[in-house]
Amino acid sequence: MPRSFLVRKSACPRRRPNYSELHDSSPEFTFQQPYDQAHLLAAIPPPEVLNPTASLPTLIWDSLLAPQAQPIGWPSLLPPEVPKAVELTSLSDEDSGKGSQPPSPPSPAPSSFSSTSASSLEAEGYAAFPGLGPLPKQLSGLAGAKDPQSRKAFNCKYCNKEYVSLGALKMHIRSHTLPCVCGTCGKAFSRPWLLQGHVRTHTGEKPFSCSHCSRAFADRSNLRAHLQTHSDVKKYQCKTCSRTFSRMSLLHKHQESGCSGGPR
DNA sequence: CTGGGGAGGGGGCCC
DNA sequence: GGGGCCCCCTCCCCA
Repeated sequence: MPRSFLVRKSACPRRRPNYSELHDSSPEFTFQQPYDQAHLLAAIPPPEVLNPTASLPTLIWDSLLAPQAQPIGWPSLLPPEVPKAVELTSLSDEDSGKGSQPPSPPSPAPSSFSSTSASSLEAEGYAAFPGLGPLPKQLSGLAGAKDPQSRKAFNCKYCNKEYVSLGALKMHIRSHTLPCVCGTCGKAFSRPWLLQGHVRTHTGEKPFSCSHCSRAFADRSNLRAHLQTHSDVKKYQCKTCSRTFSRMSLLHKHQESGCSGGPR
């Protein structure tokens, strides 16, 4: 089951934002000195600057989750001590996008969303989060909001995805507004740690080493995937032929190309 | 076609 | 309640 069960996603062609749009963005959102964490700035450009097409849905919601995809037992392959990555928490507050400050207009803090008044939420929330879609009817009227039977729903203005919590929506909106901008190439990211991972592509830093071979990776997830290659029994198994794969995508490919059915 | 690396996104958990 | 971190997943590309 996808971890994103909280969100109803619409079918979209691609997930990636249109980074090319960034090149046209105002210089005030770019930074000149890369590699220094102090410069992993979380610029907060208006969404329309970062991604004028933000209103376009950008997700493909995979309907491909193969019912046969089934993680099998996976003894931990992680080395006893995985090298600690660069201090992910060392971004300065003003730089890291900490606080998930919404992009753009100087406006009331997001905390204003905690207001229990739907009307004030709407008024203040929209100022702080341009990506917020129209308030659901349940929240537009206090009576509806108080109705335990009515499910609160928060819709993203950009893609109309529906979230069950405001926090989830706020996090999602960052994927549209992309407040964290790489000082080297101008790419923008929704979260500071994503930017940090990206910066490693510029620096070549690979803090995650494989304990089984000499390879190192910039990303922990990629190391984890790599560790699968050292395992005889991979994590994902085809129920038809019992063949195992290191990645779900490989299992999908295997099944889509027509599993022969026989064990390998 | 398959396997694997690189890069990135999303949501949950925990502090 | 918010933010950082982690895990899982996907896509692209290449050998």
